[in-house]
Amino acid sequence: MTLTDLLPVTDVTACCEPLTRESLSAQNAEALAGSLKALADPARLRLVSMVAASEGGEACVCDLTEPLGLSQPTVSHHLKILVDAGFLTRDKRGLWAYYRLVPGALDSISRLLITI
Amino acid sequence: MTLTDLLPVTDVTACCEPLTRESLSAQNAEALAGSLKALADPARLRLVSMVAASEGGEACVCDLTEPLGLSQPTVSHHLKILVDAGFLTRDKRGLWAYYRLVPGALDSISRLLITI
DNA sequence: GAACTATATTGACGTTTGTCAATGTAGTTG
DNA sequence: CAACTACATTGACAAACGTCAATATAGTTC
Repeated sequence: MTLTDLLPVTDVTACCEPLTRESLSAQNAEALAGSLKALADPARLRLVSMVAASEGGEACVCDLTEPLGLSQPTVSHHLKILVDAGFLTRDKRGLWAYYRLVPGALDSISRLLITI
Repeated sequence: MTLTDLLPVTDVTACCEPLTRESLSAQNAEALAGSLKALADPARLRLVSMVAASEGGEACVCDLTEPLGLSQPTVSHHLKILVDAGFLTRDKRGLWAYYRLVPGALDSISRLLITI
């Protein structure tokens, strides 16, 4: 995943049957793998889950850095990957950047994995 | 993922609430990321989907190599990762190794990603 | 506008990953 | 048992990844 060729998850999942219904094309496999890669990192999974579990459904970087135990640039880096992949949105208000779950993004990935 | 610390997906998913219910612990995030990483590769996604879509629900390496366009060692390598992660089983009969989907493995990952 | 604050970007570095050629292994067939 | 077949393992290498320190950027406050 070169991070430039990340499609938002909504585009990825618009196209396809569930994974086990018919063989994935090379192209669809690439796109789906990109979305899954964005999720397939412990720090990013925790970020998604922390954002989702936050009061009001949003969190700023400052809330996330310390509990995650990673540096601020690293956290920003992971958040960018999640935004680019279409799992989170970023909303800058004043000095803070607030991140939210994109409604339905996880669900649509989930639906693709389910058997029949 | 060092491939030695891969937990089968059934162990990974036995423990946890859906991703968005409460914040993942570092340990659970590591395990779930391991499972997702096993899936987050275009070749492996296609392998899973080709195996699932095969007649009788199983396929041998020889069936998979050519349509995938990768060398036989590479295909074996990917299949091993999928077996270690608990998504496929391997059954050696005669000269051939037959791979099958583990029932429920994809579903349990899927359930973890679903919102609410 | 100067000092400050929260976040993003850049550049560097070690680690992990995906791939293949070469080789090893186990089962089959003559 | 010798030749063959299907698959696994090893070793090597380039590419991608995760991380941080340093720096840049944009907004706030005095």
